[in-house]
Amino acid sequence: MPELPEVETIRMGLLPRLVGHRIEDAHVWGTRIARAQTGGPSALENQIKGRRIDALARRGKFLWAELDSGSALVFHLGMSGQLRISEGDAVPRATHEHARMTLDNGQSLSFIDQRTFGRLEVSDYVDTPDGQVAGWGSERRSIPRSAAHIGRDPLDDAFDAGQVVSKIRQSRSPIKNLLLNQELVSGIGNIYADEALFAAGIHGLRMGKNVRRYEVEEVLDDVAEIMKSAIEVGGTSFDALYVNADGDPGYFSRSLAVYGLVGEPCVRCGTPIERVNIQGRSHHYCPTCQPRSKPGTNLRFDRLEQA
DNA sequence: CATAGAACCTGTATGC
DNA sequence: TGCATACAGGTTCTAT
Repeated sequence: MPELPEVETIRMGLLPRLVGHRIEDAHVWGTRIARAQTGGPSALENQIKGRRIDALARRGKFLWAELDSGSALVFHLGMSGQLRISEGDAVPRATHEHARMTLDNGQSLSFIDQRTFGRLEVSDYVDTPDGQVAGWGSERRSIPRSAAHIGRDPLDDAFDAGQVVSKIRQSRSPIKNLLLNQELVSGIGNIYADEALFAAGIHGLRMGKNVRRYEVEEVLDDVAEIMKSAIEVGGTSFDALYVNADGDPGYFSRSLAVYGLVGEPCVRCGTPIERVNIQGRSHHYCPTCQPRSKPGTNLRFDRLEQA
């Protein structure tokens, strides 16, 4: 569920509570959320207990705490994961609470996840191939091994848009899927992919190689701008499943143009928004503003552009 | 290799 | 009211 803006909102909320503090105790109840951890929940507990958190960093939807042991505690929230701060350790275990850490400042950090697609893992580091810092909040030129397979996100200073554009234009997959492919460009999920495709006037089913270079550049610019705006208002909440570290929702849903708005009039032209399934995920789009064909090959679209 | 589809979970909304 | 189906902010494994 959380995409880059939501994960970044959580990171900012956690920053002053975690960085510089020591994890005094840790409990990992969930087996499934520790599935990537060699040795399972108990190994996870042992490797974080007593460690100080030196930094809290993010690339795409991956978040990690840099520990004084020389390893990283990596979080991925999946579809329904939450990281919540509470006062003290006396609070009873919440529904779907799979892990809790108590800190030397008297606060607790809980990992709560209804669907358990999220995970926790202690990982070592590998050098970044480009020699740049790993992502926001990190000063290291190395990234946790378990997050090293994803590409840089559009808000990263070292994001190479030209390379992403080239790769997208070599693929026969629908552009919507390419935007969701975290190895190509990370941080984009179903909401922001659809919003950016609408902003750029591109139908999500168009094959990557059939999208013009300037259009791909446009959609990458748009997704970065939309994500920045979303971060400013704390991300997108539809319900209690996404909240920040203090349990508060974000307000970007008020700014959405297409996501979840099937049947509503397009904000640009009034045509009802439609939805189509693209490889198992819903794609929301305006059939008028986002034609299926390339610019220059569709008379109706060209007339609209000239108007 | 690139691409498509299934699998992994729990909960809610909708229709019959 | 019960039951069946569809769908949900994601990733990863398997099959072609």
